[in-house]
Amino acid sequence: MSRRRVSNPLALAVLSCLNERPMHPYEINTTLRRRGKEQSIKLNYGSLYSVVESLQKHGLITTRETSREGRRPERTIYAITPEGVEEFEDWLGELLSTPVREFTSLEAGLSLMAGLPPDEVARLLDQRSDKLRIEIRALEAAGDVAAEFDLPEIFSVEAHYRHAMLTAELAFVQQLAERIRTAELGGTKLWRRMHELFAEGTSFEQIAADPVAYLGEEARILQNEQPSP
Amino acid sequence: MSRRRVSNPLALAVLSCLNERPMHPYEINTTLRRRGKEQSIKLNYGSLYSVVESLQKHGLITTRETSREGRRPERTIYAITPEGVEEFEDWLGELLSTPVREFTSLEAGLSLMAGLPPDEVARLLDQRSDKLRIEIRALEAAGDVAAEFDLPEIFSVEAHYRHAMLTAELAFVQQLAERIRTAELGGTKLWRRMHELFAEGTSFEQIAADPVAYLGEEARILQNEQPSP
DNA sequence: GACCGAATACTCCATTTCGAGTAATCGAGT
DNA sequence: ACTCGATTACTCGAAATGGAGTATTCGGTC
Repeated sequence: MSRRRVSNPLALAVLSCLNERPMHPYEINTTLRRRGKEQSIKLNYGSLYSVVESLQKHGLITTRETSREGRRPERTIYAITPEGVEEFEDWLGELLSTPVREFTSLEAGLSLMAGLPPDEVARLLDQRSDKLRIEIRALEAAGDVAAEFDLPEIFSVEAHYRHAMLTAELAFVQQLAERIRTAELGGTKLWRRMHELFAEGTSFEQIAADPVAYLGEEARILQNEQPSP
Repeated sequence: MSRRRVSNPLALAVLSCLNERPMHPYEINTTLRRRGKEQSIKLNYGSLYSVVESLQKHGLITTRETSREGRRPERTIYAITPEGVEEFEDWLGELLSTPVREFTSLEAGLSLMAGLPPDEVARLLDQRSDKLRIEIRALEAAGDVAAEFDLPEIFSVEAHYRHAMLTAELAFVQQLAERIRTAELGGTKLWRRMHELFAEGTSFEQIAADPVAYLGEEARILQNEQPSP
């Protein structure tokens, strides 16, 4: 069980809205989208309604009134409770103050990249760099538009953060591709030789049985598997 | 429906192992852990077994043999199929070449940070900086150990990537805290005044009804809600 | 040789998540 | 007056996730 009674970040966004004033779930949805928060917090209907229900079950919000207009579906308006306010402040404080291990897709890819030959990885990383540059430019353009509307920076810190992260990723990816191509990255020769052997039809198991014979002195470390770093 | 028949990154890790040689699920588990991949790819039993089953159902792996030793649970050994190899290469290529929107907890926190008063946010960000520095040092220490064992860099690129990202995050967070304190961050005065009013008991709804009266000229933008940036 | 903790190898199932589907209403044009 | 796409407001169930629980065996030690 997670530390929070409701652990989906969307629940925090819900509390944040209800901290302003009572709303019904669909209004929370439109409010968050209007403010562009769905870029930073995963928001889909299924989760929204189940998260609201769960918040209510745990006493962090209460139903204020239910109304219906014509034959449209019933609308239930929710309000935040004092416990909800406390949870909101505590949770938001935790998000800001405490880094958590996140599993990103690039990290997964990098951790398995030895499964593809070095030249191909370098080429793929170049492609990524191109796409990253496009994304970065798009973010900058959006920032310029916001500035023109005199929208204070505080309403888009998330975007600035994303910009910083994308820029750092681009720098890393570019440098990595370069270091693979120049074999400056430790182990690249081993890696290249390995895929040359695969291309010739040698199996992984054959190589693993006697790495030094196939790959040279550098492969001594593979003898009894890498220790966990 | 997602583009991949099996979309959990753990499935890619499973394919990566079986690409070396046939294994049973628990052996995949220990192999990945021994190599420290569980730091980069979420790995728990429930997911492992259901992912393996799903991969088999889709023809990406096949059962090679089932054996049992004594009265221990049965072990089913799986092998990768040609379609599995293709999926592995294609998927890994996509992970490396194509950035995807990720929802990080800091980004969620930043997007809602206006819900806490500026001084507190600055303090929380300082706390985060301290913890980030500790994590960064731990990563560097692990890297030194790996270097001492002559473990080539290629086996821990993920860690280098994480290091780069943490460093960038630290720089951003430090700078943001500073810019909040100096009110250099656009909108900080508005934000501060807002929480002063809350502390005095003014409600959000009162302020929202006539922001300029409460917050001054700078609040004109709030009149009919921010456009999505 | 009996005992204990660690490792082996899963199983099970309560939650959670996701997004397609539904159904009514509004508003802008023809 | 009508039609057609957008918006409003949610429902539903299949699939994924997470992690506690189970049952056996091994390796050391008192």
